Amino acid sequence: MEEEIIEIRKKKLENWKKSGIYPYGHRFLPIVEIKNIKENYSDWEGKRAKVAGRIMSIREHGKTTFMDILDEKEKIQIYFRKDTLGEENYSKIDWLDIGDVLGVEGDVFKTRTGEITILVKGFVLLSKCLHPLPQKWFGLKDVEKRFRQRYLDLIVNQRVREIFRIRSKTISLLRKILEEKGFQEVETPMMHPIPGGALAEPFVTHHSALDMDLYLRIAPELYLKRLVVGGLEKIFEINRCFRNEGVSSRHNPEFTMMELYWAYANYQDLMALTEELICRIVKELFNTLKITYQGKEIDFTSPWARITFTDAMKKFAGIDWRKEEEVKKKAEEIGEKGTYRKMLDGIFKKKVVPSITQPTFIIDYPLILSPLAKRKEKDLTERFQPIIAGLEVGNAYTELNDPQEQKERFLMQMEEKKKGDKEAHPFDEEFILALEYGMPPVAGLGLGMDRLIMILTDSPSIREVILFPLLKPV
RNA sequence: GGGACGUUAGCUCAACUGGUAGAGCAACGGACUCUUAAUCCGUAGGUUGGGGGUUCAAGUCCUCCACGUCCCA
Repeated sequence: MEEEIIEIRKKKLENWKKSGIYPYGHRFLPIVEIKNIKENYSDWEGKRAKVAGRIMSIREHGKTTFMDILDEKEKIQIYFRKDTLGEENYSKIDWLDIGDVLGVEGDVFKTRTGEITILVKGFVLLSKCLHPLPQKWFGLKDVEKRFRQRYLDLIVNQRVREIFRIRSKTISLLRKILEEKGFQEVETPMMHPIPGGALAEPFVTHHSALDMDLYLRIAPELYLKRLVVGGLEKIFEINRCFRNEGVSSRHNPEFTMMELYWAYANYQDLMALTEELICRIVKELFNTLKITYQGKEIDFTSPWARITFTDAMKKFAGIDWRKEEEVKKKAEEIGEKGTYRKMLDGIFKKKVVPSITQPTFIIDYPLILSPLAKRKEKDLTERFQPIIAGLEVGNAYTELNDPQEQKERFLMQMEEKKKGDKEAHPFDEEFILALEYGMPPVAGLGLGMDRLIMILTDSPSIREVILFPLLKPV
């Protein structure tokens, strides 16, 4: 039983203390990365190396012992000999367990079988592990445990470390490229008195001292546009947004979004930019533009396909979205209820988006779905969404900068709200005020970082790319 | 919110139509000075997610609950 194992390990902990060694160590620097030793063996052969990591396996062999220790990136074998360490030191190996964090100093060599190994000259316990570790051979598969105790997942499943390295690199590359193009990173409020910038239900919170309700932001859009009014021409923000919707393999209530605004540009410019950003990231990460997602090849090579919303609805849902009877009929067929806006949105998300695998821009969305986008024709806007592998990875448009028209659009949304659409966009007086001061023509892009990273890491669920996805407490 | 499926040793998994809960690894004791899924000998490990019920007998059937996965609204 686990409790018995813990008791035994605690006893070993006591043994360390009794022998005068505190089993939770302190500074152990400088150390060398195990990867460095492995990759540059010829430089290290016969030399003294100091490394630290977690014990992943122990193989006792009479008066010698082999262990594997794992640092952030790599594993290395270490070799204890009774004759090199002496009776007393060697006997302390008995108080080590799989899972302990160990500091080691010794000489680098290769075993008969060619394994790069450190012959231990001295070792120090840096932290005791009191619980049995999941078996490395089988890994940890229990999804619930993996997410609740993500540290175990990270210790045992090296692929998980890799996924989050790719996540980190993706965001840092994006930041680097945007900065290189002259975009400035800004931060805008996460707590909004009026939740705007997207069509979604917000989380509500409360400020005690001011006794006011606030909403966790569903998008930074309206604040970023205020900055454009203020004269900032190329800005971006990478941060969390929150939407009060169900969780699924594509939705987590908090997720990371990149939004950028580029003054004097339009949505055509943004399509080119989106393509460039994503292609450069893919190329930089994998040195190719073709990757596999869930068994399907995704080819990012430019130019990406473009299809209008109208054509896409015709092609994949078989309807003319302007004909209310057709929309109603289709909505009923797929079980989508609610207002006209809601039905349109539902049909698009269920029939069109999942049908598209290769990187594609869907362009020119209905006005009713896009309350903040500039009008293209009477009922269409200059808007596009990049769709990849059946996932909406972003949203972009030429921004509506006419305060009078924005006001009318908000009023349209109010009508939707009255009809029971919880996701309708609220009226934001202060945003209108900002527009009245004159917002330069500007185009804005939002990229869902989690979904993009799902595709880049071949992850079937958004939870695989978020370190601590939301789970109900047990 | 609804449906289907899942939850068995620390981990990964078995256990036929209800009939003594098992294996591998991990752990513990012993042997072994180049092993690497080390090997060999031996030992221990369980309120089968939780509550209630049916039955001579429940991991297995019924019911409620919790959590998760997938699908749907």
